Amino acid sequence: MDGRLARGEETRRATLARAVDIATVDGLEGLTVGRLAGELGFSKSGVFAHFGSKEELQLATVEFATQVFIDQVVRPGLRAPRGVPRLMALFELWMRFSRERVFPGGCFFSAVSAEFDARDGRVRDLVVARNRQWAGLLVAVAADAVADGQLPADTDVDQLVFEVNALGRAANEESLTTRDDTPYTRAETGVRHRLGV
Amino acid sequence: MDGRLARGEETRRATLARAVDIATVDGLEGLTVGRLAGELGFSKSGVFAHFGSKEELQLATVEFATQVFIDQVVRPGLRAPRGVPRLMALFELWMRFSRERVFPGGCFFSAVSAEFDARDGRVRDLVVARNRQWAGLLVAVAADAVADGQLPADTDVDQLVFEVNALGRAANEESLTTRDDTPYTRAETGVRHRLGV
DNA sequence: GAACTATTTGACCGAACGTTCGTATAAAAA
DNA sequence: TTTTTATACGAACGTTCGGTCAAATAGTTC
Repeated sequence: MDGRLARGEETRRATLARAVDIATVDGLEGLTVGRLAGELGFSKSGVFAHFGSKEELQLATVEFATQVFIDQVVRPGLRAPRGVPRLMALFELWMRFSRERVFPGGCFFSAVSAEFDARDGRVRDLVVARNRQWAGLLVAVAADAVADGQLPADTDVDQLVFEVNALGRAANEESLTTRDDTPYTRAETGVRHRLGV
Repeated sequence: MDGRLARGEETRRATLARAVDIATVDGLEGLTVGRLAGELGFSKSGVFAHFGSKEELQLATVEFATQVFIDQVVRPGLRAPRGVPRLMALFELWMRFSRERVFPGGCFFSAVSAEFDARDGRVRDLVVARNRQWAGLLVAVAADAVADGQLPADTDVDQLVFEVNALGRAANEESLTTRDDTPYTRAETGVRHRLGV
């Protein structure tokens, strides 16, 4: 075990990186094996062999996006002081993640959960679970803020997190339709107002 | 010209009604001519002939959904007294429209704008235009509320409408993932808080 | 260098895709 | 009644879909 990736693992990683990019723009259904292979310069069967089925490719893509989100948003956000500062850090890192177009279609989970919201199956279940994890994290951080007296004792943290999430998602989506940055300003204004900072 | 629809217009209407249902669940790309024909008991070419291309079918589907939205949300909402009551009526009718699953996948425009947000083309342009019209309507109604002194004179109506829209969309999307009604309660709580009612 | 395993390829499958075409049928117009 | 027009059909087009498989290529181990 040296530091380098095994040969197959390397192409798998490159494949998923491209898959995430495609999925944020054209959805996890618009993500096709043939297109993926074409853009990567691989053969269709070569790409396919790494996953075994389209559904497994979709699931792996979701998990890959999850890791990127954890690396770029969750982990650095958790380094901020607990309570309101941590909540604000998580929100701002999320918005930066969307605004800087780490993925060309903005936030992966906004795009994909809207796509699979009304369906059934393993992909939907995974996306819903990841969304729940994110909301759960925000609720825990908000609860800390209440416990520490940074937010009023009667704060409804579920309501607060619902609103924070709503503003963040709306900023992501509206920035894609309007093609400018003002929605991010609006979302931050709304969240700051809600947190009293 | 008697009251009845021409024969072709009738099937066109039935086709679009089904198309909207499909699109809210599987998107405007998941909407295929073959599937549409199968579910309606028509031939593929018979359905296709009404639209001439897939893109035209998608555009017609968006316009059909627009009409339903106008009939069920906009028109009755505008009958409420101007200002805050009208804004609240529009919001609540929108939420009822989503909650009662007039379309099986909830709000058509939430689903479809998320799908086409990051793309190019005529369908995206039309969806964006319809979203703008809706936001513009809300802004005008909110401006009335400010002018009538129902909202503070320094109210940022664009900010207000951004937040109302964010909460409404989040309620629609989250009710689809959680599969219960509590998101609608949260959205209404948030909006009422913002409007001071 | 041989043997073995991991990786990638290219040729192929049946099904579904959007689309075109010629034709049948039924209502409306002449 | 004849002619025209609107409407729907069935068969087929080329393409792409997800998926399979044996053969070739590369890397590693002996």
